[in-house]
Amino acid sequence: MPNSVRVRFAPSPTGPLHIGGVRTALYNFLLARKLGGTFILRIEDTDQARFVPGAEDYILESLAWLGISPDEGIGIGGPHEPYRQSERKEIYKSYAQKLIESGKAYYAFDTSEELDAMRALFESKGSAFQYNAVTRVKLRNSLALPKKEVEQLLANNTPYVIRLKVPAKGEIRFQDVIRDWVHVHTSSIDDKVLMKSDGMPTYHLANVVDDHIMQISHVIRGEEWLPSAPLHILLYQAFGWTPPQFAHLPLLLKPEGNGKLSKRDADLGGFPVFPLEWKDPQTGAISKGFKQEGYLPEATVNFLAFLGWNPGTEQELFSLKDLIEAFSLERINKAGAKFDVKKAQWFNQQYLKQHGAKELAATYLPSLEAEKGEAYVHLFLDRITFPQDLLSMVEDFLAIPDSYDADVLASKWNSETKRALELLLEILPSCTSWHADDIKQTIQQRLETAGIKMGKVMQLFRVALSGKGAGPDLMISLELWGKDQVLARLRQALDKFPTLS
RNA sequence: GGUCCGUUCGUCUAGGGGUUAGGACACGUCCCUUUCACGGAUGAAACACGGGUUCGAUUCCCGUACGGACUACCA
Repeated sequence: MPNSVRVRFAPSPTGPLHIGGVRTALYNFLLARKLGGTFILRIEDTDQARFVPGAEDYILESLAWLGISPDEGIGIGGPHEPYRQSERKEIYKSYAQKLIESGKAYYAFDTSEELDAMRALFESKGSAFQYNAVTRVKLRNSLALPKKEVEQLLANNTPYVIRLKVPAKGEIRFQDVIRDWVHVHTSSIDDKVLMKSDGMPTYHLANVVDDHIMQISHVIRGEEWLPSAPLHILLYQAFGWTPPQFAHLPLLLKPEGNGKLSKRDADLGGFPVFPLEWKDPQTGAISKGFKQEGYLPEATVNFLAFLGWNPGTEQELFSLKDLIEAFSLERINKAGAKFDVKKAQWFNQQYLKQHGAKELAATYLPSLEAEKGEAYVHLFLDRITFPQDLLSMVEDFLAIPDSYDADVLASKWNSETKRALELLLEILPSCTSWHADDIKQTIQQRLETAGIKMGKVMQLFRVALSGKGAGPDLMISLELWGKDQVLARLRQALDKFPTLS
């Protein structure tokens, strides 16, 4: 099956997985599932300096939480092990060597300091330094130095890097699935480092070699990679390989203003940009996670999927299964999408309501007996965004009021309503059945007999019992509080309400 | 600075040479409700600008503006 779809998500373990990365993983996963292909998880840990312990597990856990499960790679295994690039060091080395032998790449001995100095020099002259066809002849590399000297340097174990010999002239073109044809002149590409002096490959080499070896059919990645895509094409050409299809995804933008969504925006806006909570092992700083903030995985997936893609229909709610069904690369947008917390919350509400009261009660109100818990869920489900709101609502509901809504008091508290509340205090104990419907009937009848309109006193009654001018169904509230509690609260209110002159 | 990419309501977006430019979030109003929320209805709200091409351009082309990404021995 040489034409089968094989896609990969290839994050580097440098910290918590950014939500934009999660979306990239999602799209890769969706395409694979849609087309019956394989979704591979590969870890790009070729930067030893930026390695962060725990980051790889974090990636695994995040994907698992959202149901984006790889078919092959880290944590699963597969025909192309290992899937951690640091463990594939020798492979890249041999491929780099091939490029040296075929004259497509060369050794460069310039130190970082020398290059920094060179950049500073060019900058002072108002131009930008590029390691390319015109400058490389004057630099310390195997193309410019006499052969003997190069051999000497290598024999002395002088640190070196391997650079790609980018042709001076030519045009690179490739057809991006999302952006169509992209053209770039080789003159604007510099001789990128392929192998670093520590023996590790750079992203560019490792990614091309692995994608080829692992027979990746579609490279779906963020737009930030678009500028280096021509370089990758050049690499495929240097190896004589057929490049995969490229699809460069639009960026996730910050909610206010412009620019890439960053952790800073999250902290400022009080919303998460990471799937799971993350504690920085160095500083101990905690970054919020969607999960811990109360976002459901289905909501997170649905919200994320719609940032840059849409089905072309008016349906908004999509399960992972629905997404697989509807997904196509062609319907991905070109322009960046701003992250809208409000929309994310709306999705969460929608999915929250889809969960059964029994399940929500058991999960989020575990300290309550099942029947009671479910009753509370029914009472509050329409007014919460996050499941943990349930608990705070219940706590609030159960708390005896210590203050009363001043506005309602000012407009509704008078001798007539006072009489009504006192009457209620008399009526309530006579309720033989303490169920919402029966209580309502009793109250209705007795107030009517006394010539008092329900509408005139009910809000005040609510304030008397809860302290608040608004809230869930009052009769069901009464039932849940219980008769004794209601009477106690009513007495307290009558006692604490301001004296009428 | 250079290279590349982008631009439809405030936001996510549909659409695409002739449409009352559609939906969703948020917002306003109304209905439901003793209240709030939910729900329902409804309203306000957009084709960045300038040139072409065309009978006709928001749609195609070219510029301009604006925005963004990239520009490391990071990914």
